[in-house]
Amino acid sequence: MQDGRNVVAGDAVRGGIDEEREVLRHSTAHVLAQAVTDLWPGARFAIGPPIEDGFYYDFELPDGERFSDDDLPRIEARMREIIAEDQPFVREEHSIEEALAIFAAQPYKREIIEGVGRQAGLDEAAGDHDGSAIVSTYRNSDSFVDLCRGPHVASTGRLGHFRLLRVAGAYWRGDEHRQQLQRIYGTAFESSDALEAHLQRLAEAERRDHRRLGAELDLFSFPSEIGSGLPVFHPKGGLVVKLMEDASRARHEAAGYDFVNTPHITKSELFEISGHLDWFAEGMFPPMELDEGHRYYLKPMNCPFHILIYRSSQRSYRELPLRLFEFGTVYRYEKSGVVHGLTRVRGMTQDDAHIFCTRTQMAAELHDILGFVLDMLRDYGLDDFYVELSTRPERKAVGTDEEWEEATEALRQSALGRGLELRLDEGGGAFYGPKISVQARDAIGRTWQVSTVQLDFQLPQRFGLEYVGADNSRRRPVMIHRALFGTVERFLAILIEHYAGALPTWLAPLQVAVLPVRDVHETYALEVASRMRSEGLRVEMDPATEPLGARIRRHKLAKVPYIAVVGDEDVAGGTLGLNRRGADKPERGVLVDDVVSAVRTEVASHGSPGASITGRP
RNA sequence: GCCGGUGUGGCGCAGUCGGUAGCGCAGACGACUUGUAAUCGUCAGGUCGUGGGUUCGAUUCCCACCGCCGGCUCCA
Repeated sequence: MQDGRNVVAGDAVRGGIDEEREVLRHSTAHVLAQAVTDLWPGARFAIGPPIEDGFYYDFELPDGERFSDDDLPRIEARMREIIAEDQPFVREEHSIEEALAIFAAQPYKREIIEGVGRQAGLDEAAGDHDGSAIVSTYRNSDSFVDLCRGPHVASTGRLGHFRLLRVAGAYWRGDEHRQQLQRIYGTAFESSDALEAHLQRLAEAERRDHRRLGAELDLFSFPSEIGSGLPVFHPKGGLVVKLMEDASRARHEAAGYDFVNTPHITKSELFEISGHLDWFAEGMFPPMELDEGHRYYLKPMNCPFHILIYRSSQRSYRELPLRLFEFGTVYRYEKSGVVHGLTRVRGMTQDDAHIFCTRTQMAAELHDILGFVLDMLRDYGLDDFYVELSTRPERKAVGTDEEWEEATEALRQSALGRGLELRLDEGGGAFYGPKISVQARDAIGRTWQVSTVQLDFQLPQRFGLEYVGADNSRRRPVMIHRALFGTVERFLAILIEHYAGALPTWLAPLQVAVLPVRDVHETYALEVASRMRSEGLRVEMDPATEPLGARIRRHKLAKVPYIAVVGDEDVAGGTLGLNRRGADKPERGVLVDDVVSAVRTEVASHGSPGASITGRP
């Protein structure tokens, strides 16, 4: 798989209310700029657009001064004064020359104005403009005017339900070689209720943060002695990973994949042939010098290894499609500032497969892969998807037009054939082939890029892959890269956030905790636990060394699906008291067998503790 | 990599305007024997991220590096 990870995408749904919000957010951004220029005379301001959940504005303070988070309350206070003054947003129009004069002290604004002027010149040359370039400004006081296309609210008094959130660095025009500005992020809504609701959503996302839950649930950690972006999985996290991998292997076996294994390091030669050293070198760890100057690299991708397995013998069309699967651990040198929890790491394990097939098999294979992907994602409670189709990049691309057309069409048909919403990512493909990526929405509506399926025209050619066709001629196979989890690490992070740490029963490290009320019940508790264990449940007995309430609390915090309590009544009746995760009240007098069958049912269906076992309230 | 912030016992935090540190949880031990979200007590645990520098003296000030957090860039 070329790449299985990506950043969180926002929800892109837009409606009428969003247009209103854009206007008020944009207007609030103007007020922010005004407040900053009031507090730091001479501050330069760059751009301040509305964004998904709010707005930002980029600044450069005079004399190299910098904002810190502590400045936000002051700025907010000044913004509230401006809002209280109810200043009108007055639109004015100016020629390019006038505008350049107005913004004489604002180099970023001048650059934008000059850009508008240049574009107008081009349009004129193209004949679709009269050449009289005009820019608009919005003035809301004698001292503050901003270059802006608009529209804006009528006056600052219409604003007010906003919050400044953080200060961050940002490059001018997004170019890392240019001036780095400081960006202030904020959010704004039409009512305090809507603002509060949004702040609640932010708090909810924070509550679900896998880095925090991972530590609380004792799943994994990032020892600094090992290095940035290099996680270790603790016994509980390791168990969850094992369960995921077991389930994945079972599915792959059923779907006709072959299992392979490849090393973590290789001589440079392999990545010279594959081309990775030409176009991926900066994403790779530097080489180790061994054996008289041979350079060995940690692998950033598995594909070249799988290709060598393909090439290890002469292939017949009868062997195709050949599907080679591996949990392949790869290492990538991510820049220090981008490492993030389990979603952006430097060492990761991909559920990676490479499928070699004929061109005529390609469409059917893609169709099957997509079905395979969706089935697997549904195993993990992800059932709301859309698919992004990334097409040929404009600049460089290998492969013929016909190949691109055929492959892109095959990808499109595979998505449509599954009834999936398709979004086009024009020119977003890799130079070596188009791809589709499956985006899944989680429990709180965020979308994550998970699986990717990618056609590759380059590697079969570079490695000279062939198979012998029915007519005894040598042909080049088509190669499909695909990862379903993407990476195990990242997928686990998504699951933790999706389930807010309350993993479904089949993935829960501990499924049942058995708690004797007093130590005299311990023998019976052990019997219950051992009975459950013999039925394949993951169960532990927690002895009565502390009060029952304390033990219950500990297991509730650990999000254990079932907490069984056994006391006098249960010893007498061969039952237990059951505290199901998510239920407000415990059930008494439950039969052990009923718990066993409930857990087994949930494991089979990949569910979580559901309705009452006994049917009683 | 860049900008800003941050780093105090396993975890969450306090503190020292420069005179080598405290709390809660967790841990160990003891008592308590508990019917559904924290029983009580005792004890132990930190060269205050690392390395330099300033100083009579640095955890506190300065510099560099490392880690982490928020962004930018990147994410083939």
